[in-house]
Amino acid sequence: MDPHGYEHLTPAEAIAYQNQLRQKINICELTTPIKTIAGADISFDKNSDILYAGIVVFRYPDMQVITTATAISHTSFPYISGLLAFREVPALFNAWNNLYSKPDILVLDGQGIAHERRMGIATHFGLLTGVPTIGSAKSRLYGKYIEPADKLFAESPMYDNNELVGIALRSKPRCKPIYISPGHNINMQQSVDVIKNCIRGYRIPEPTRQAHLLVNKIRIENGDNRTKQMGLFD
DNA sequence: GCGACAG
DNA sequence: ATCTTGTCGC
Repeated sequence: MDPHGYEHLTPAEAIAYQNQLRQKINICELTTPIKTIAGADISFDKNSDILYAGIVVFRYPDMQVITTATAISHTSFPYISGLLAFREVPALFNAWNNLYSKPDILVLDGQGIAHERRMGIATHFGLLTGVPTIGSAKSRLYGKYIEPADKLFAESPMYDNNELVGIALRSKPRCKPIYISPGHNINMQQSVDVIKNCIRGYRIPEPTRQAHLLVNKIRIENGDNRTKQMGLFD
């Protein structure tokens, strides 16, 4: 299904589609070398249906920025926990198609398989494009775990019963952990290792961190800030 | 019925 | 996610 058709789906239909897609998920060792890595993120104005998507590509593992791509899209699919992909993937896909050369792997702001149906946004985007993906979330959606030690790179497994679905990673001391899970075409261990290599002193790994800065910048540049502007007319 | 709930 | 300055803690 073309992602541009997502906005016409009902929540029930979106869930049915996730159950269809999950059968194609591939969690296994990535054997091709990683020479480039990218981060993707979305920004939007509180009371608007416009999404600002951005992708930043880096050379790996030195993390020097190579290029970026953005896209401004409209959406009508609301944010529903567990169905985030149906709201953000269309915009991210547009930004992706604006990239001249694709990265070897992509990090998304959200879950991979650490999801009730194993269909977090990173997994969804990986299945759509075929690119290996990793989910790096700032908060937990699914999976039980114990708090990792307050030490850099301390890890704690996240489970769905006996199934390992993610890793809570302390990316920075005295900060809440981040939640890592493979999206598609890569395994759990490699996902965590890659993210560790992308930590540069901040809680958020560089790919996603830079993508976040980029999308916020283009949102402001486009003046999509009705809250402030409306105040001028009161 | 109650608690949880990516961005 | 976004709205927002200063402020408590390491």
